[in-house]
Amino acid sequence: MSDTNKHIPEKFLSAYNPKESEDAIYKLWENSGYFNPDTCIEKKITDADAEHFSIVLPPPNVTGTLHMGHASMLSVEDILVRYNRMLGKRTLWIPGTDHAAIATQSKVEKEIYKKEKKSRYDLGREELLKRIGEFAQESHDTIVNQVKKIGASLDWSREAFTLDTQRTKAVYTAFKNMYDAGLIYQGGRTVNWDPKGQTVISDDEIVYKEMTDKFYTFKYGPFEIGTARPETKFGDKYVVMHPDDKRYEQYKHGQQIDLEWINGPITATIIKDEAIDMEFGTGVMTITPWHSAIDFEIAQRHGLDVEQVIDKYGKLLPIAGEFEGQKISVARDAIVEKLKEKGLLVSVDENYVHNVATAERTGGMIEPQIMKQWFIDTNKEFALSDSKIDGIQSGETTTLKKLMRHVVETKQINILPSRFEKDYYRWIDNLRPWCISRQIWYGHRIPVWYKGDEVFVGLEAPEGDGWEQDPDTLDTWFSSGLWTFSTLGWPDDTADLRNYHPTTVLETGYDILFFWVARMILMSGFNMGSIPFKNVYLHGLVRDEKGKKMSKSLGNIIDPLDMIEKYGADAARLSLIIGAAVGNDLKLSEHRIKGYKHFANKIWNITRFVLENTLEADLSENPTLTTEDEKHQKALDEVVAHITDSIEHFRIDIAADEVYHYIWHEFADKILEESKPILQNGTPKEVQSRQWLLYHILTTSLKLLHPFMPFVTEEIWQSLPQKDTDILMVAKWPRV
RNA sequence: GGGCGUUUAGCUCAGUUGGCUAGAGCAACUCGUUUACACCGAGUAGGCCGGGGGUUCGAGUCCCUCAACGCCCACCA
Repeated sequence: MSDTNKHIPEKFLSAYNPKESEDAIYKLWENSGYFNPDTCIEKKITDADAEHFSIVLPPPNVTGTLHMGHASMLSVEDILVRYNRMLGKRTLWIPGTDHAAIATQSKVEKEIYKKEKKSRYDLGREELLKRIGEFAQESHDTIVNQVKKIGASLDWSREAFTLDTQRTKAVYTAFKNMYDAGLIYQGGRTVNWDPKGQTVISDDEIVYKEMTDKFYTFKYGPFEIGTARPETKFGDKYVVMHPDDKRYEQYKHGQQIDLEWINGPITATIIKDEAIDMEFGTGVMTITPWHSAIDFEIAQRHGLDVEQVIDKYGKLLPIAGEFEGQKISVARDAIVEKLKEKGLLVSVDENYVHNVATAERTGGMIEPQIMKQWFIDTNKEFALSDSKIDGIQSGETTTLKKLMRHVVETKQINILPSRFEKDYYRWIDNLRPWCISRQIWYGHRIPVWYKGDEVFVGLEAPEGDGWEQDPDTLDTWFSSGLWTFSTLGWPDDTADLRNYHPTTVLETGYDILFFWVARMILMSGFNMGSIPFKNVYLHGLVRDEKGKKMSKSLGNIIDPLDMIEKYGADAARLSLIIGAAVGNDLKLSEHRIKGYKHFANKIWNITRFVLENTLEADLSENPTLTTEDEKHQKALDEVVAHITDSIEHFRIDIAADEVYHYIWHEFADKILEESKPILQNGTPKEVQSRQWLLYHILTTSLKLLHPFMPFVTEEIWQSLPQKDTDILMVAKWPRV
C-alpha cells in the first residue's frame, strides 16, 4: 500500500467483536423504520403493489424466557423475511406473545404456593389474575429483549398479545359466529378431568405415561373380571361380554344375576356388546360409565344408568359406603383387602404395564368425568359464506373436518416436509369434539351469560340485571387458532387483513402440528373463509450434542443468550441453521457455534483485505474484465442462482452452507490468494479489473450472507466507501 | 397395537429425479508466518454408505426383508 491519506476504518485492524456492535446495529434497523413495510413503501424501497410476503411469529408463551428452540425458529423466520424483503416484496413479520392460559396460571400458582403457601382459592379470582398479569408483563419484556438480541426483523409497531383488547374482540366474535352456526355447543359427555389442575383439558393435552401397576382379577358372581382400578368398581352393576362369545352363551342380554360385591349383595345385569375384546382377560368386564369414555358409549347404546363414583378432587362419593371421602390412591389397597377377605380376590398380577393418561401441564392423572362443557363440533354441517377456498363455493355446505382435509389435499396449503401430511389427516379422522372450556381463571372468559334458563352469547354482557357470565375460560388454543388474522385486525375490516392474509409461511415446530397448525386451518377456514397460510414449514427440535432433549433436569440446556454473549448472534444463528433440514431435529454443540464465530471474523478480515487494496481505486464504473476475472464473476452468478433457488425451496440449511462455503473456500482461499501477485505485479488493466472484481464479490457476498448473519454483514456494510444503499437490510438481493 | 423418522469418515451432517473414482465442517496428523485473518493457510490420513436379498448395463440413491436407535398416535377393561 502506498502512502496515502486514505485509511481503512480502524475497527478492521482488530478482530470482529460482535458484542461491541450488535445492539447498535439493531437500533439502526429499528430507527430506520424498515421493519415496517409501510415505511419501506413510503421511502420508495418497496413498490406499493409488490407481491406480499407475510409471517406471523408463533407467539412465545409468557411463561418465562426463550430457549434454543425459539432461537432456531426466529433464525429461520428472520432469514426468510430478510431474503424476501431484499427481493423487494412487501414484507411483514408480526411479533406477539401468547398468554398460554393453563401453562402460565399453573406456573404462577406454583410460585405463589412456594413463597406464600397460598392457593388460588385463598387469593381469589381478582388477586390471582392481577399476579398473573404482572408475571406475564415481566416475561413479555424479557422475551422481547431476547428476540431483539437474536436480530429478528419484526415490525414492533404491530405487536399483539393473545389476551389484549383487539384479540379478545376477535375471540368473542369467533365464538359467537361459531355458536350461531351451531358449531359451538354446550353438552354433557365424557371429558378429561385433571384433578390436580382442577380443570378439564382437551384430548390433545393428554400425555400417556407408561406405568407398571397391579392388575387384579375378582370374582363377580359366576364371572371373573379384571381391573387395575378397583376403586371405581362400587357402582358396577352391568357385566358386559361379546355376543359371539361361546363361553358365555348361556347368559342372555338383560338377564339379571344376584351376586356379592364390595359393600354387600347387588343385582347385576348382563349386557352383550361388540366393543368387548374376547381375547383380553376373561372376555368379561363390568362398566363404570361415569369414569370411562368407552363404558359411557356402551351405556348409551343400551340406555343404562350412569353414576358418579369419584368427585372432582379424586375422593370417593357416598356410593363407596365405608370408603366415602377417601382419596382413591389411599382407598385402593383397602378395597382390595376387603375383597380378599370376602374371598372375591382371584389373583394379582404385579407387573401390569399400561399407559396412563396424565395432564400435559400439571402431570395430574386424568380422571374421566361426565361434565357439562363447551365443545366445537367438527362434524356438523354448515354453509361457508364468502368462501375464498378453491373447490368450495360460497354458501356451500361443508364440515370443519372436510374443510381441514380439503385445503391440504388440494395443495392450497403446502406442508413441509410432506410426510407430516399423513399425521395431519390421521389426526383429523380421529378427532372427537374439541372441548374448549377450562375451569381456570387466566384466559378469555367465555362470552356467554345466563339468567335462569335464558342463555345469551355476545361480545358484551346483555342489558338488564341478573345476568351471570359463565365462570369458565377458553382453551388457549382457541385464541391462538385465530392468530394469522386476529393479528391483522380481524374482525375489523382492515387494510392489513386485505394486504397480508393469507400469510405466506407459517413456521413452527412439528410438535404443535395438531395443537396449533390444524386449529388455525379450522379457525381461518370458518371465520375467514380462507386458508391461514400457504406454506407450513415445520422445524425440528434442538437437542444437545448427544441427541438428548434439552431439559432442566438433565442440565444440558444451552442458553441462547449465553451463546450470543460468547460468540455473537450471527454465529448462534448459523449453528441453528446449517445441518437443520426441514423437519429434522438438530444436535447442537458449543464447538459448532464457535466455528461460526470464526466465520464471522473471516468475512471481517476479507473486508479488511479488500478495502486495503481498493482504497485508491475508482470502482464507480465497470472496467473491462480480464478473462480470468470474468470467469470468477460468472462463477459467482452461478452461486447466487443456486443459493436463491435453495431458499425458494425452503432449503435454507443448504443455502447457508453454500454461502459459507463460497465465501471461505472460494473467495478467501482461492480468489484472494491469487489476487496478491496480480495486485502487486499486474498491468494497470489487470489490477483495475481485479480491484473491481474483489469489491464486487465482497458486496455481493455481504448481500447473500445478510439474511443468515445480519449483524456482521450490516456492521461491515456501514463502513463500505461505496454502496448502492445506506442500509444493507434493504439492499436489493443480487439477481442473475 | 398402528404409523413415521434415522442409520454415510472419530463427531455433526450433505448427497434433489439411480451415473460417485462417495463429499463438507469439526476433530487428528505433517508442514507453513509470503499484502487480510492463528478466530489462519497448504497438505495427509480416515468410509464392506446398518445387515441380507432383489430390480438394473449401473444402487448411498429404487423394491423387499431384518436389526438398532428415536419420535408420534391409540378409551384393551
